[in-house]
Order: sequence, then C-alpha cells, then structure tokens
Amino acid sequence: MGAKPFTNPRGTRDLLGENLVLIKHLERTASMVAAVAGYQEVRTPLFEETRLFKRSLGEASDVVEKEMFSVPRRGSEGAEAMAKGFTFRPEGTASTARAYVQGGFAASAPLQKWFYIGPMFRYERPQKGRERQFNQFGVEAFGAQSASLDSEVVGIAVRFFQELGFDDQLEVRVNSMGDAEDREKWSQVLREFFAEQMQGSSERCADCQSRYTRNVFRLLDCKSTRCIELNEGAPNLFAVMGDAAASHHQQFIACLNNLGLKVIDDPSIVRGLDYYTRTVFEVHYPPLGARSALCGGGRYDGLVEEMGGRPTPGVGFSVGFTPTELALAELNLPAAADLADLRQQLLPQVYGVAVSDEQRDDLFILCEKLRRAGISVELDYRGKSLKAQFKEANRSGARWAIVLGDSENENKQIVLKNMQQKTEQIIAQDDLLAALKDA
RNA sequence: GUGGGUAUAGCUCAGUUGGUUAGAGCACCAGAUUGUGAUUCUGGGUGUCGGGGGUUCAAGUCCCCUUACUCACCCCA
Repeated sequence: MGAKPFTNPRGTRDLLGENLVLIKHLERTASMVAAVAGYQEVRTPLFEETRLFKRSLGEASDVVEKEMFSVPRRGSEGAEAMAKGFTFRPEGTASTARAYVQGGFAASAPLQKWFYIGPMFRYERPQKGRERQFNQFGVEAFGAQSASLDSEVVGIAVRFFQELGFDDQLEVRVNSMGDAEDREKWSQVLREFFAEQMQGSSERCADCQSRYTRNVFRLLDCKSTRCIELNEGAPNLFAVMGDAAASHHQQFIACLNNLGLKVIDDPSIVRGLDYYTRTVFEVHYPPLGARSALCGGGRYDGLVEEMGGRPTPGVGFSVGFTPTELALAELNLPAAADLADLRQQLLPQVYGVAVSDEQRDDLFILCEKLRRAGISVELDYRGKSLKAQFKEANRSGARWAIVLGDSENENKQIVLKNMQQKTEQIIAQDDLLAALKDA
C-alpha cells in the first residue's frame, strides 16, 4: 500500500447501489409530480456569484453568515476577492429568480412554473439528516399572486410525499409573514414587547438574547419551555397586517381546504431567509416526532425585484432528500414494488459462461452482439473456472445463462439456460437473440 | 463555532485486573474423481489495533495530544 488512502470530504457521500436506487426514485417521483402540475425543469449552475445569495437570503441569515461554500475570484486580492467571488448554491430559489430575470420572462411570458432537482451545498457540521452536499427538489412559480397558486405549490409538495407512500397523517402547517411593511411594523412591536425580557436578569435563554437583535421573529419559535411561556401574549402579526395580505392568507387556507389537505395554523413558523412574504408553510408528518418537518416553502413577492427585475410575485418550496430518506427509512418506505424496476436495471439479463478458455473469445463476441441489440449481458473477465462462472451467474441475478462449450461452438450452437427453472436447451447461435427476445 | 460518544480485518464486533504469535461471524479467494449454481466440507487472515508521544520489564488495553467519524446544540432541507 502506498500513501494514506483518500476519503470523501466531510458531509458528502458516494451514492451507489441501493442508495442510488432510492435517490433515483426520489428524483423521478419529484419530476413526475411537478410535471403533471405543469412545471418545467430548470437547471441552473451549481455556483453563482456570492453577491446573489447575500442579496436574496439576507446578509444576516445564518446561511450567508456561516454556511456558504465560497471561492475567491482570481485576479483580486483578500476581501475583495471573496466579495467578488462565487458560492456553491446553498438553495435553489435565488438562482431560479436570477434566471427568471435574466431570461427576460417578466416581459415575454411572466407566468413561469419551474422545478429543479439537484445538489445544494452548505458548509456546516454534518449531523443526522444533514449534509454539506445534499440533493434538493424544489418548485418555483413566478408571475402570479393568486392564493390558488400558493395552494397548488403546497399540493405538489404533499403529492410528492403521498407518492412515496406517506399516508393521510401528512399535514400542512401554515402561517403568514405579511407584506414587507407588515413585517417592519411587526418587528417594531415585537421589539417593544420583548424589550423588558432582554434586561439583565432575564429568564430568556441566551439564544433568544442574541436573536432579539439579529431576527426578533425567531424568539417565537424558541423550543425552550420557559421561553415558550414568555412568548404568551406576544403581539400577533395579523394584528398589524394589511388587508391585502390578510385576505390572501384566508384565501390560501380556503384553497388548501378545497384540496382536502389537513391544514394547521401555526404562528411559530418563521422562515429564516429574508425573502419570504405572506405565505409560509411546512409539510409535516407527525409520527416522525421531532423530525416531522419534511419540507418548507412560501411566497417571496419581493425577491424578483430584489434581483433587479420587474416587481414579480413568486411562491415555491424545497424538499431536502436527506431528511426525506431518513423519514422513509423510519417508515419502511418506499414499498419494494416501487423500486423493483430500478433494482432490475442493476442486474444483467444474461450471463455468459465459457466452458473452457478456448471459447472465451467467441463467447465475448456473442455477448457483444446481444449488447448491441439492447440486452444487458455480463460475463467473467478473471479466468474463473466453470463452476465459479456459474456462481457468478447466480449471484449476478441474471435470468439467463448462455453456456458455450467446445461441442456447441463447433456446431454454431449454444446452451441457453433458465437460471430460475434450471432448464437448458441447445439452440443455434443465430437464433439466440430471437429466443431471448421471445422469452 | 460549542459539547458528548466512538475508533481493532472489506462489514458487524469480541479482546478479562496491562502479560506469549490479536480473534469470531459474515463477506471474499481456492479446492472437493475435469461440462453447471444451493447447502456442506477443506484450506487461505486479507490488520500500521486511526496517527503521534508518554508510563511500564511488558500497551489493543493506562495517560496526554491529534485526526477522523458520529450524535446533539446553533440553524436548517
């Protein structure tokens, strides 16, 4: 052995075999539910200008403050190089909004419904259900402010989980962040309300103390029991919310009810990213307990303008595959039948066996012929004995073995063996392809 | 960034109050009257005991440092 072996970077995985089967199933399920709702796939670059994320997510968001995978721009030095540099996308909404603006859709075709599936990157300490590179499925709809669009987006998220086998305990928790002006007002009254709790002898936890200045809204979803008590009587956003946002929220809930979804008003849902306005929601599966949150999203009516485009409303969500995989494992999902075809693709249909070394070349030629006809064929490359080749054939999961011996080869024939039924027949080599296709 | 746990074969793990040549199961490789899969049988250990230092006659075992993994917090998908 040479040098120390390399290992994958922290928070990443090599996907192969059974894990890859599951990921592929998630991907196809995602694109199916998005496509039937009329959403088009979009593939944006894996990295963008760092400025893009700072602008869209907010300088003070945790993602921007400490979770960005950034690289400096060449030709510049120090802080300027980082400021002008690039960042591996930590989420998908900013990129799609950028693509929307750049593509000139606001003028040509303002209503755009897009989805994406792909890797995202966050530079944080990995733990259960969290990775530095993870796959995400997301949906973004630009150009309409109708509450029915909000509910359509929620419906896609729910459908995704239903297709994966989650039952009707799935629920949608909703809240509203109001419009920008509403949030400004609300943040002021919240600061006033919590001001006395921030005094020296406060019972408030240390985290809340720092949240007070960074993002007051977060005090509301603190999990500390004492803090929850102290949140009693805190001003409600709906008290200061404008009529437009308030009625949008009511319509949104009405639409969800029309879709037959289980809806729960949850004022503690406060998204961490700056761009959310009005609708925010999470899809939960309560049997999962502490990890019941499967997906989050909401409306971002100011984002496109923030990206330099015309004022354009938008709404979307994203699902991380990592927590989804965790949830599926806990629930013994998906059903084996859902994965059967993907698993089948990993197996060869035919395994080629050479009785002795003299037949190996001819066998290889025959196998290649089958492959060119679209039949997957595996065979031995390591000079294994006949017995060992059959062992391999058995282990490979191939339904058929083709066995080439001296006597058959002389007569341009070959043995076709059904591995399950253990039956064999000798057929002409020219008839092999037809025989396999018939079977 | 902060805290806890773990680290022995490809995998899952044993390894006693420190004591001879470090083990098991699974997996893997080869063979069991020369043209056939399971089971069985036989043979094969594939290892820098994460790395470095220390204590000791003696360290996988005790101490220190370090790295990696993992879980939790923060936050989030």
